Amino acid sequence: MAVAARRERERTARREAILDAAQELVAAQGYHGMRMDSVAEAVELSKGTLYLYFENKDALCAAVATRLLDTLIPFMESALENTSTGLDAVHKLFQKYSDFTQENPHHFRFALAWLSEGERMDDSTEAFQIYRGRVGDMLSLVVASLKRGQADGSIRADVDPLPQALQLWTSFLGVVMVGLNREAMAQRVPVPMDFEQLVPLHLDAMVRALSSEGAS
Amino acid sequence: MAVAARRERERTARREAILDAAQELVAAQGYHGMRMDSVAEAVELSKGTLYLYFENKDALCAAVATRLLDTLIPFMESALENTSTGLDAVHKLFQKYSDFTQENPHHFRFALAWLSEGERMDDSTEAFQIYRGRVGDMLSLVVASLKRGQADGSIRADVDPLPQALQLWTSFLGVVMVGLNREAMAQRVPVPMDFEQLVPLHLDAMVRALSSEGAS
DNA sequence: TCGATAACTGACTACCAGTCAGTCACTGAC
DNA sequence: GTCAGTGACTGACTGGTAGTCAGTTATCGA
Repeated sequence: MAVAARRERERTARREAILDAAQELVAAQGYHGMRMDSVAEAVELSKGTLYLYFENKDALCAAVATRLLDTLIPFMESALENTSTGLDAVHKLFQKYSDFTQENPHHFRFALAWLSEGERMDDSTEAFQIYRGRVGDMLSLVVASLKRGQADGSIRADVDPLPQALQLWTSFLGVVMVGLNREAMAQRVPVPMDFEQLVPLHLDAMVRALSSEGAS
Repeated sequence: MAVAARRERERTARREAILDAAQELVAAQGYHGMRMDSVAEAVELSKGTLYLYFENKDALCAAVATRLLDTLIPFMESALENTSTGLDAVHKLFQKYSDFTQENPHHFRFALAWLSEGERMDDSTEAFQIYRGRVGDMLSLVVASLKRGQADGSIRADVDPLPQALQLWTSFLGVVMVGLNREAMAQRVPVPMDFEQLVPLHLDAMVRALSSEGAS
């Protein structure tokens, strides 16, 4: 009996070790650059063993991303303290989100890959269901702040919180996607541009769009 | 002499045939799903021959995307007719862009792949330089309309046209990225949502943010 | 002591972008 | 007419990577 418990602990520890290695490699090489062989080597296991812990590469990455979202969500929640209005809260939530993507660009790239080329990613695994749930939790923070803003009058009354939260999130994704690759983007986009400005500019636009002041 | 001219014509025709095949396959299978072997088979050439016309897969895809942008730009320009104000023009430009992505989702996926995982894409080829130029032309339309809007008073005077055009474009990319995969997204994003609403909602937010009415 | 079980291994398959030595067909000079 | 030169084309091959699976090893309980 105690044996089973110990085995369970060992299994969990090994799983965490794999996640640590995968996370580090994704951080260094990006989602596509991360190789299952490299993960195996890093944890001193054979590649086959990885597949005893994760169904496939995508599931492993989803598990890494889930662990990161477990950090992001409390981080975003901390932004809600000392907010004067719901509108202010929305602004600060996304500010935190932006900070997080700067610290964890690899996580963001994974999320993007999932959203943009999802057809090629196997999201039928349990790991993905859990990940999906976390994304929902994150979006709920935005929805709640939008409602709060409508209650305190800082956000237009005709805003529909759920669709608007998705609009905020998805548009933000696009901006951060480009801002994240700003070094490469400077050569890539054929216009002179300081990409540092982009996120603040977008947040400002979002606040203006939501604000009850000057509403039609 | 005439031989050289004929050879040149034949070469161009073959190049176009390859582009046609590649475009169709990218449309059907997506950027990642398109196989160089499939393109070769479709044009009844060996794979090696493709590499006499295009440096690599990415360059071929960039050439496909360039051809599509050659269609998009006049299409967007046509939106400028019968626009009452610069603000209205910006709105209609993006509306056309949205329409185009619905018709040519594959092109958009390629652009996304380029922007989001650009490190892994070889964008040093000539085909990419040309593509970059087209993206710049497209953005110029937005910049010009923003300036027009400031001149006619429909857009806030404190908007900096070039950064704002990038903010509009990049945020739009995020929204369209999600909207494009709305079938998959319905299961993927853990909230009930009619993704058809998303683009109009975003355009509305952008117009509100740019509008000189109610400006602080 | 030994059969059962879980954990692990690594050589293997399948797949795909890109390469290159060699073939083929046409051309123009002689 | 011949034949060397040239450009177009070929397809078997390389290299790299995700995922598989038959077999090995270690540990456990009876």
